[in-house]
Amino acid sequence: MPTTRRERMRDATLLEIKEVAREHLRAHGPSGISLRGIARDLGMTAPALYRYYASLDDLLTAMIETYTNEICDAMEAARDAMPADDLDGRLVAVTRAFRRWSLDHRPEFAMVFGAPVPGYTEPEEGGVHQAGGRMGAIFFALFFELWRRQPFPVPPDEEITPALRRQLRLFAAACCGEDDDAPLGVIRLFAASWVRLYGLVAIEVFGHMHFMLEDMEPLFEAELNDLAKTIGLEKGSA
Amino acid sequence: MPTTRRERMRDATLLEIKEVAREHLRAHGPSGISLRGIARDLGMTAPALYRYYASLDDLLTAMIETYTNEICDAMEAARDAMPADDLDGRLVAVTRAFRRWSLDHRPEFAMVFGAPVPGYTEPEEGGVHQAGGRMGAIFFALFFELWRRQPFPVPPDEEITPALRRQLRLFAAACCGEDDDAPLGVIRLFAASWVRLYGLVAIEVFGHMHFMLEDMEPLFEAELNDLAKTIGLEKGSA
DNA sequence: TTTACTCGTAAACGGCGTTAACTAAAGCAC
DNA sequence: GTGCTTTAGTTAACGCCGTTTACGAGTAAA
Repeated sequence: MPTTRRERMRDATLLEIKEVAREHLRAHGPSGISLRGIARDLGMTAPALYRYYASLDDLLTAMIETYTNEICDAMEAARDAMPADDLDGRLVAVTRAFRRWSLDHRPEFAMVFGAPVPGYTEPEEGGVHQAGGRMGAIFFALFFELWRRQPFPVPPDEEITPALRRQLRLFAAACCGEDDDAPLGVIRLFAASWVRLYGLVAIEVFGHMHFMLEDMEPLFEAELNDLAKTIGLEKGSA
Repeated sequence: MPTTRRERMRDATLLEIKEVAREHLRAHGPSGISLRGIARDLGMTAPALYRYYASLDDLLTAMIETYTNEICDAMEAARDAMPADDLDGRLVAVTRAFRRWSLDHRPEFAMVFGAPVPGYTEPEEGGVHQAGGRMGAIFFALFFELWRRQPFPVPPDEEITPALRRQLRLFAAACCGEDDDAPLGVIRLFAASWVRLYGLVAIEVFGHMHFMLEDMEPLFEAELNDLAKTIGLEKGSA
C-alpha cells in the first residue's frame, strides 16, 4: 500500500482541484478556468496549486484525460447493460451513449474533441493519447467482433487505394496483432463509421447545423439506422 | 460615394487590425490574439483599438466572418474553374476546395468550425450567421441542381421519421422557396453529406484521427468517391 | 473662426500565469 | 524526544491581459 497519510491528502487535493476546475469549466467555458479562481474557491493562493500541477496546461491536460476516460466508462456501461451476445444492440447502445455523454457535457466535449487550443502540448505519449486509444478500442472491438460473427459486406481490397491500404494495414497490425485474417475493408468501413459518428456529434454539440436543423436527434437516429444497415443490422432505431 | 478621406483611413486601419490579428492567430493560435499585442505591432496603444472594435470579442467575430467568406470565395473559385455544365466536377471541386482551405488555414478553421469559445456571442443575426448560410447555399445549390438534372435515388418520404420530415420541410421552405417539388429525401441526403464532409475535415484538421491514420487524404478521397457514387456520379476521384 | 467630432494618448483597475524567497508543519531517523 | 529533511502553504513581485476613464491634438464642417 503506497497510501501514506500524506499521499492520501495529496490525492484528495489533486482531485478536488480538478473538480473545482470542472465547475468553472461548466460555468464559464474552457477559457474561464483559471488557477487563481480555483485557488480562491479552495481557500488557497494560486502558487500553491503548482505543488499539484506543473502549470495550467498540465491541469487542462489532466482534465482532458479524465473526461476521455469518463466517456469510455459511459460507453462501457451502456454496452454492458445489453446482453453479451447481442452485439447489434451493444454497438447501437455504445454509439448512443457517446452522443448522450457529449450532449450532456458540452464543454468537456469541446476540450476533448475540439481544436487543441494551447501550443498543442504533447501529441503522443500522454495519458490523453492512451485514453483516446481506449475509446477507439471500445468501438473497434465491437465492430470487429460483429463482423467476425456475421460478416457484412465490405469493400474488397482491390477497390481500396494503395495509399489507404498501406495505412489500414499499419493500423491492423498495431491493433489486431498478427492474426490479420480480417480484410482491410473492415477497417476501412470502421474508419468511415467513426468519422461519420464524430461529425454528427461534433456538429450537434458545436451548434454548426442550426442553419438547417433545430434538433439533430432525428437525423442522428436516421444516420445511426443507416450505419447499422450497412453493417448488416436490420434495426438500429428501436 | 461615402469615401471621405477619413472614412478611407478608417477602413484601412480596420483592415490592418484584422490582418495583424490574423498573423498572431497563425503564429500563436486563437488564444494568442490580444489587443495589446496587436496595438504594439501597429505602433499604437491598446485603448485606441476600441475606436475600431467594441471589444476583443467583436474583433474575433469579425475575423470569423471574414474567414467564412474566404472559404466561400475559395469554393466558388474552384467551382467556377470547372465548366458550368459539369455539375459533377463542380461539386467535387467545391468539396476538395473546402478541405484544402481548411488544411491550409487550420487556426482559422478552428475559429470558424470549432467550439464557440467565448461566452458564445450572437448565435443569430450576425454577419457570421449570414456567411454560414452563404456556404451552405453554395453546397446546396449544386447538390440540388444536380438532382434536378439527373435525379439520383433518395430515400422516400415514408422512410423518413416524421420528426425529421418536419424539420426538413421547414428548411426546404426557407431555402427552396415555394416550389417544393423536391422530395424531402434530397434534403435528407444533403444534410447527411454535409455532416460527413464536416466530420472528415474537422477530424483531420484537429488531428483526432492520428490514432489510426497518419495521412487522411486517401480516406478523404475514398469517402468523397463514396459520396459521389450515392448521388449518381460514377467517378469522384480522377 | 468657431464648433463638433474623431483618433489617439496616459493612467488606472482588476484579473491572469508564473517565479522566487520564505515559513510552518509534518514525517522520519536516531 | 531531538534534529534533519521534505512538503504544503504563504507573500511579493514581474509582466502580461481587457477594459474604462479622462484628456489632448488634429480634422471636418458651420
